[in-house]
Amino acid sequence: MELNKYSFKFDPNKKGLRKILGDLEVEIMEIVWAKGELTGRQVYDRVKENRNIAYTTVMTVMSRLADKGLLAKTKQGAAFVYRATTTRDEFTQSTLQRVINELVKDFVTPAISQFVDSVEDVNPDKMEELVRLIEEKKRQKDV
Amino acid sequence: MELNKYSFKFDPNKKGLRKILGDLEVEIMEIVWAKGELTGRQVYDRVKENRNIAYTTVMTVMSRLADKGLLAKTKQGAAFVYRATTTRDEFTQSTLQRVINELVKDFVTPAISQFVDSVEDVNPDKMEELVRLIEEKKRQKDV
DNA sequence: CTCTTGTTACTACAATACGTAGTAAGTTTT
DNA sequence: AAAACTTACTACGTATTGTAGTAACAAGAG
Repeated sequence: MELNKYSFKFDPNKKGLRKILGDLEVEIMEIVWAKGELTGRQVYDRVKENRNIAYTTVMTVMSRLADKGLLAKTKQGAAFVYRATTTRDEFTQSTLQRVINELVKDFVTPAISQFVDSVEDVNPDKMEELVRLIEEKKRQKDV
Repeated sequence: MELNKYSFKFDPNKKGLRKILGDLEVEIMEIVWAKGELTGRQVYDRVKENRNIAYTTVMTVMSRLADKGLLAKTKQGAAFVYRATTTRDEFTQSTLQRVINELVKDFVTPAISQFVDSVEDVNPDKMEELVRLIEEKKRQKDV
């Protein structure tokens, strides 16, 4: 699952996966993740339900997603059938891995302190989980 | 210290503050942070020591940094004197705050799990500090 | 087997960000 | 006033993403 080919930037001003991908890119990936295997035409029909857009626009972006390694395409008659190369969760996790590894690598001390603050401020309920995961990690190490 | 005006992207492929700012932008900010108050000319002379670059290039980027709110300029005779609006540490911290808050807001569970993994993988020595900070946070809450 | 429809590949333009730098206009200094 | 310096503005190259048109080609209709 090393889609480590593609490079991304994390945009804190956007929501969810839009922090990582463009708006239309996310829209397309969500459709593919939900449906499994689709042709460009099928993805286009879905996107078209919500707004006006050209077929070629959807196809251009799907090609770019394939270039990035997020979609794989297989010739099926005239058209390509697309599928995601990772699940949504795998994609999220591997993206977070790259972001957080870098955070810890380049800014350990302030990152740790900020992380504790952020969990407490943004999602205090999860503090317990954080503690639990650390305990677990320790136990793994002692074994 | 609300330089929250300026928007940035976090680029995991770059090193240190270059994850946040452009190469020349960082180069200039580092000089300003090191020296305190300087004119464009003084910054230019420093940058010029290492490589060939036009005076106006440095000035253009300094203007952009001022537009972003990272530098403040004060007229001093013919020229402007520039100074940073935050210390380097404040800048780092406030940037991390925005990145990590968003991480926790949009991806709590995977973010927590990844964070523990990353500290263990990238900087295991800091695990103790993480535990200590959580303890501290708890104590604060109990008071 | 040719015509119509569907699909892809290629090209292109807008916006944004950043590095780069030239020119013009205004300010100092001599 | 002339020379040196500073700023403001404009502009170009690259990259990313959304947008879409055109051309070429493939497939099925008749």
